[in-house]
Amino acid sequence: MIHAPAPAITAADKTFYTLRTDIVEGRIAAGSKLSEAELSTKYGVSRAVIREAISRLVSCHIVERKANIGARVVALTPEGLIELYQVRESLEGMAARLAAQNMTPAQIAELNTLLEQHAASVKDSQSYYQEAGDVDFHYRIIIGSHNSQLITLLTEGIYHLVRMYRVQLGMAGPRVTTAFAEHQHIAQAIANRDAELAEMLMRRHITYSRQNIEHKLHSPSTKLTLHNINKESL
Amino acid sequence: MIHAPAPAITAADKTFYTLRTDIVEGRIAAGSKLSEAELSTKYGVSRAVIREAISRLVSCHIVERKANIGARVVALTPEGLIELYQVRESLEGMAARLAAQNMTPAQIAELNTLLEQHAASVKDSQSYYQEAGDVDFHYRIIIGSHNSQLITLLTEGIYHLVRMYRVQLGMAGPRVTTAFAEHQHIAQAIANRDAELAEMLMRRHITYSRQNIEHKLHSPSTKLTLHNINKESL
DNA sequence: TAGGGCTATATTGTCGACAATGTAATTGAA
DNA sequence: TTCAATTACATTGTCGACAATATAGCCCTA
Repeated sequence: MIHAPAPAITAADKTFYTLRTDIVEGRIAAGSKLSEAELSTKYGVSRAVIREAISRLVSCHIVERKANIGARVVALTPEGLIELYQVRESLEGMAARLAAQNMTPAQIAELNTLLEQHAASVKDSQSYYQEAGDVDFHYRIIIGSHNSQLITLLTEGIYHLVRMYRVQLGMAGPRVTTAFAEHQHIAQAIANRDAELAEMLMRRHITYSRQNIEHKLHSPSTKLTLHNINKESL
Repeated sequence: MIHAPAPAITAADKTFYTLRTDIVEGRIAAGSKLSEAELSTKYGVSRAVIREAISRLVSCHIVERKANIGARVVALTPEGLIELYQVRESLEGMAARLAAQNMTPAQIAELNTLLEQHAASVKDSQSYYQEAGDVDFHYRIIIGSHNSQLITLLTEGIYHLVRMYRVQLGMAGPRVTTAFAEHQHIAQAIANRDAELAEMLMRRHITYSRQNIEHKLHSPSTKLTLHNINKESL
């Protein structure tokens, strides 16, 4: 495989990864302010390193910064989620199209192997494998596009934001077997080198997923959750 | 209008904008190394400011950086151009779709006004208005999508790279009247609130544009140009 | 002469201090 | 009491110096 996540070399690298994880997993609250001095002592590095890490988080759209005022973790809003999924639909649709054109036979075989493993998991209804499995599937198609722009935008930008919403809204849940069937159809289209169809199926797949989340979002329980998150913003 | 380009406040802001322009316009060669010390003296600011500016260029995909080694301006390659246009097709297609859904009547009116001005220009064949006019048209549709993720990705990321290719390959040229007719059809679809069609037309429009550039790229004269650019990489 | 290891040099990464800006508290006057 | 101005404080932006890493040149050996 051509692609591998860049290893952490400098202190700024490590701090960046640590901070990103802490934010995505919610240990640092959405909407909260990032004080450079505070983080500096907390992570035991100089402010320069923190600033570098924050800058990178800004370029991931996970953090927003205003000159002379400071940086804040982005707020999780229904509108933001929808915008994110619209971009995802667009880019991953293209990724599927390109994957159908460019994936090597070996990559296609690996993709099918992955799906077989998932099939077994779904039977046993190991709901854990779900999340990771879903990410795995999408990841392989993104890589399979062989378009480095696309790969970077998705794996280093959008996906962490998506995960942030998922984790903090507790979207581990349903759509298990349904989504699996959709995955199979997409993989089939790719194996057939049907770019047109692969794109269309992927776009639908993501649209469904979005609607599913929107549904959860409008139900009273999670609405409360989101409200609570935003209250920590001060 | 909701959107305005962020003004330069800090020294790092100004340096970032200056550097970006210098790179896009080719005053700093594609593929060349960016020495922090050198730029520091050249622009009369500290290395910290230069580092900050370079970091932002990295997040625009205009510059690549390796740990402990340094930063280089990206190389302009045929493959890179194609990848860029594939992403553009995907994102601007989605932008057109969303614009058809979300543009305000006022924005649609402004878009039509713009096209009328272009119509006049095309008659007089003022080829200058071309470049800027084309950018203007696309820019308004992007803004009209009312999707901030999309807006940021395109206007702060991809568009500067596109312009870099255009400027340095000397793509001011043709496709004048043809492209104008395509613009009119897209605007029409948006005015009709036909999201499906708007997306399709925009994607075709960009595909044509890509093919046009690819054609230029494979012709002997420009191929030489690109080769020369890459020779300055050392 | 070719190759490997060592030294010297240049470049990037990190740090602490200072300057500039924004924010909150305090004081004074109407 | 309320509002405005001013002062004091906290936070971010910028700087120069030092540490860590990579590159180039040199010497030595086979």
